[in-house]
Amino acid sequence: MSVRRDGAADKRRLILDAAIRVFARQGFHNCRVSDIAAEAGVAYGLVYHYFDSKDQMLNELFSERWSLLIAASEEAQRSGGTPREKLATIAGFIIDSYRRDPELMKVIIVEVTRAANSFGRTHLPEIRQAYDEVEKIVADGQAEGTFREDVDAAFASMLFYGAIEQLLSGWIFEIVPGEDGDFDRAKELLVETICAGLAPRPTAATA
Amino acid sequence: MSVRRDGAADKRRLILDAAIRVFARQGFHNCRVSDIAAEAGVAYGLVYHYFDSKDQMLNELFSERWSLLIAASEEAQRSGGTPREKLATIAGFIIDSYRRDPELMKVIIVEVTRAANSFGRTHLPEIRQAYDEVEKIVADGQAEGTFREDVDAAFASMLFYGAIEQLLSGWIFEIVPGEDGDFDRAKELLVETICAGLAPRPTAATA
Amino acid sequence: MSVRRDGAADKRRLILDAAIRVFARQGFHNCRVSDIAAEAGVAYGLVYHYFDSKDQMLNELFSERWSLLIAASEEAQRSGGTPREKLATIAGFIIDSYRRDPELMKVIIVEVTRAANSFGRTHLPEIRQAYDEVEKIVADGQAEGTFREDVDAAFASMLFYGAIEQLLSGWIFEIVPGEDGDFDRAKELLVETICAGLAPRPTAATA
Amino acid sequence: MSVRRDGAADKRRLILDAAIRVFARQGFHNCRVSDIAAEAGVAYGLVYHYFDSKDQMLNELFSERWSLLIAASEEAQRSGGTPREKLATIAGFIIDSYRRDPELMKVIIVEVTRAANSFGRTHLPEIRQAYDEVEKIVADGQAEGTFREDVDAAFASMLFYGAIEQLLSGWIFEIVPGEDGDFDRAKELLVETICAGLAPRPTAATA
DNA sequence: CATGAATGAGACTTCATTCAT
DNA sequence: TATGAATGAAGTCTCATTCAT
Repeated sequence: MSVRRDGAADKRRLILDAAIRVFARQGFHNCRVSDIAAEAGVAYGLVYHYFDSKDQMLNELFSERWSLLIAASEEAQRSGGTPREKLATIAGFIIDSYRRDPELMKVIIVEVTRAANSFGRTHLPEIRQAYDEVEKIVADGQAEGTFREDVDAAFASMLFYGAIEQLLSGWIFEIVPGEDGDFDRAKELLVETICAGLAPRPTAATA
Repeated sequence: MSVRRDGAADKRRLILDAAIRVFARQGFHNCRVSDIAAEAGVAYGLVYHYFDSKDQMLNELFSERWSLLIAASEEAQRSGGTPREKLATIAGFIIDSYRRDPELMKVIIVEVTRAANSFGRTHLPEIRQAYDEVEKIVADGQAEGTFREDVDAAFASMLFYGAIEQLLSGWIFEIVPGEDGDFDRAKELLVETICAGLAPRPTAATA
Repeated sequence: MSVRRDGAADKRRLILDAAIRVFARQGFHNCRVSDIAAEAGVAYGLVYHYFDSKDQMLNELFSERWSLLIAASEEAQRSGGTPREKLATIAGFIIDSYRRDPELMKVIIVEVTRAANSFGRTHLPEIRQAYDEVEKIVADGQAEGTFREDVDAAFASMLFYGAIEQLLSGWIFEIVPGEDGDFDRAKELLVETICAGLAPRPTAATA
Repeated sequence: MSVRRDGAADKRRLILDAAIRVFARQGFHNCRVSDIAAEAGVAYGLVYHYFDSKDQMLNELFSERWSLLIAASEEAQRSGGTPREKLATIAGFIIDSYRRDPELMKVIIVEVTRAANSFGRTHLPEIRQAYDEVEKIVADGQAEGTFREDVDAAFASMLFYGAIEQLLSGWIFEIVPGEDGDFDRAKELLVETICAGLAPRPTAATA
């Protein structure tokens, strides 16, 4: 009874994957459930056999992926690396997620993370959790003298996520080029710039 | 925009201001035209006397304000200041806008700037224009040696806007504190951090 | 009805009994076939192995029981008792049915007998048959002088069934108390009252 | 603003009256809102301009009429008449309601009063109130010696309403004849029969 | 200018029934 | 027999927009 045959499991995934494509292409609010069914090549009602609502599908897509980000963030935090390495791990995870599955990341960013009025509100706790991990990393960096102390760690976390999301948005909507494959370079630049921005002021040091 | 008798202009403005409050409170997609009419204290149909559609109201609210940002950006660019001063002017303009009219800025950011799938797409040219101004400032800074050259100027522009929007989002949704009045300090920190991040590498300089 | 192996017959009965409980609890229109399957502890599709439709289940539940009522009514009619004894037999049969299986009787009354627009229409012939038996009893009583003649026998039948159904409804929905066990007393009172109401007018007799 | 122009008031009534006809003809659960709109000759959406839901329409239809019944019952109770006169007033009110507007009464009885699982439950308090008035009348009659005391007044109330509803159902579904115009006679017979049934036992008196 | 009644397309969701295994 | 995935028709309600007054 509880053993799912492969076919069934596949269908659920099939629908979820179709939802990613449709949400990415048309936007959550601009697509109908029937679009998803059509994209998946299944009957309308089957979508509701596997999911309670259109909302639930997005919720699941988001949480599924976002939990990985949180896990990766926590692992980075636990690792013995430098703050910069930790930030690089997180940025790397996000950018890699985009590289592997740009449509899913588009959906996550556009429909959830940056949709503060709708799904962003629903998932605020999870989103905040990710921010908090970065905040902790920055705070640790401040404690050990790697980062300047006059920048609030929470503020720094906003900077980090703001920058990374904007960058991805730029790629997604082709405002900024970067499909080539220089994802790694972008990650490096991002981390480098943020860390440089957070570094203790050399002038202050000389003064 | 066009010349009208005061009475008429007032009503129009009245409705537009009501729309700001309603969009900010409920979100664009979560409010009805009747909510706006009720908020403005006018009859349902009058909204359609002054505006073609619900969309048009948001479009107008956005463009009205965004054009000021672009103008301010252009003026900053034309000014003889340092790149950092120019960026400070732009950041200052945005943060001041939020200080004076947080509801309007919430609407602009949440419903347009970060709604890449809907209104963000419509206003992409205007949005891009603002990004371009920052890009130019950064490029100028690079040309004159103030900023490091290995960071693409367009990339830097993303960083700048991403950070500032995320910061405002943090304030709007109370993810990050900062209502007190330390807006100016926030602006300073933001500009400082970004500019420090973009500064030529001191290590490289000494090497 | 038809001869089956025990195992099969059991499953069928199992489902039918589950249907009684579910129909009684949630109402026919407010339950899904899956609720019945779950209540019976069988797979969804098995219900359709034994029954053609959801409707058929209710039809069967009704007819199964109602035919007994008709049989009892006919037998009462054939018996050599007084009209009052005959009515008492019928009332007793109905009230006993409720005593033994209140859920089934609830379903029969609420979903069929009093659902004149839906199943009541379908089963009108059977329902009418039961009414007719009472009508005949009353007519006989009138012929022999036990009952007054100015009350139409069909009218009296309505009174009888209306009263008894309302009484049961009162019990079912706890509008009127009477779970204790005074079912027999209730039956007596009902029959007594109806018969007294149908008795030839004493005043008329003396006048 | 609050002054309703006649046209508007009429439209609302128009829809409500159409709902009566459609509910009566097809049954509440068997009709669509669009059927009502079509019957009223108005656009689909207008129904929702005046009513919150399909349910609300039935609720309103029921309460509108039922409150009159309760008022009439209370007035009867307050009047100085005999218990029998009081019951006659109530029975008369109900039968007159049917005579004047059989469709509405059909809806009220079939879809509310006898739909114990759905709307009957919702309106149970109102329905009970009507039963209570009859119960009081019977209790008064018992106190003054007009009615026998061994029949519970609540039980008698069930009898009364059960009989009257069944009678109307009989007319509605043409199980029993009675369109002719002998409504008054039916009322008389009903009251006479019930009161005779409730009268103190003459046999007991003589015995 | 002002009002709010009127329109109707559209989307989600439900669930009885069928079917492949 | 038994399972539960698959189908798709149907209906309620929403709400932007139009229109008559």
